[in-house]
Amino acid sequence: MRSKLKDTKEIQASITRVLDICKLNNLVFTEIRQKIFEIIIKYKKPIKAYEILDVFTEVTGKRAHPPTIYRAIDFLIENGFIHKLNSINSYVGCFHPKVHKECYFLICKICNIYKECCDKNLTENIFKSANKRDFIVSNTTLEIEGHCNDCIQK
Amino acid sequence: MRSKLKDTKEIQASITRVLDICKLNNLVFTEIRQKIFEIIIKYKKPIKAYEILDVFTEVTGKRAHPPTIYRAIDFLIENGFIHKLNSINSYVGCFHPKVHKECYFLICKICNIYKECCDKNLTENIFKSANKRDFIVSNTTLEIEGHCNDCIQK
DNA sequence: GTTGAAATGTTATAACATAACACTATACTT
DNA sequence: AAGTATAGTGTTATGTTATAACATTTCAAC
Repeated sequence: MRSKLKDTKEIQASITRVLDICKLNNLVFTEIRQKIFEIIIKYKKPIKAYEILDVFTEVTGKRAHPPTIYRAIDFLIENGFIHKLNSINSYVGCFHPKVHKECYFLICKICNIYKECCDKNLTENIFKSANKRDFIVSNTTLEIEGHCNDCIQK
Repeated sequence: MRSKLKDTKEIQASITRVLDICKLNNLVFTEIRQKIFEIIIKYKKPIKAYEILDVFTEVTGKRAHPPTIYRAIDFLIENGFIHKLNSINSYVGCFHPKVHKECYFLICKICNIYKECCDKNLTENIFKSANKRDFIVSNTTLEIEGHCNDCIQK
């Protein structure tokens, strides 16, 4: 199970960044929250809540219950550290928290890898299109399923 | 419960249109599928699967089980007659099946009313943005939560 | 009329998520 | 330092959403 967790400089940077944001904003980044954030961000793919539960139980040795996971998830989403992909009931770490409010996701149907993307232009278009219809946007979900380049090649 | 179902010319037109599409394409639009389609499209708001189940049981007098509903939902989504709103696990009728593949949704957090929108420009942008990243789009989910004009006024 | 495929009926259970309440830790007050 | 309020966690139970698996029916095509 542990092998499913990757650990790169980028990931370490993300963790550091989140720690900083928490300090700066007086957010309580408890051990549980940190552990769960790490599991999500180190996982190679979008991870499901009960998968987090299993990994958490495994790496900490403590048997965890669903509310433990979901509470941490709530905290992490609220503060922009992770995202939920509604179309596949899974969670992914955010690689640029606080830089933007909105990003979108490419989800490969074959390999399940995802990419988190920012396209300022696109986001602006979405807002404009909604505003034209007298609608005030509070949050958006843009999830794109399809095939990534690697899987097309094969 | 029945009072939650509206019936307008627009809805009747939708039903007729779907019937035509089915005839044209040799799709079997059984009574169950038709009834469930009607429930979804006549409902004033996005409807949940188990709400469909209740309404179906009520209006037909037959006790239905979840698979009955989900099978019909699958059929209706496959053929573009309804959409699933992943962010709220609910279903809505499609008012322009076969006209487009992609549309997006405005969902009001206060009144739960939704609007199905087409913005060719926006759709194109999404495709372009994904293609730029070497990604072949098969389907997209764009759901925008916020406040509709009526609810802002209040 | 037989056959085969699609649709439906039925039971059970899987997968995803939260309510409710008890307990603990922390940090803030006086 | 004791009191107390708040946020966080532990735990049990249950609510909600969706599907697996297999039996039965329907109906068109041969």
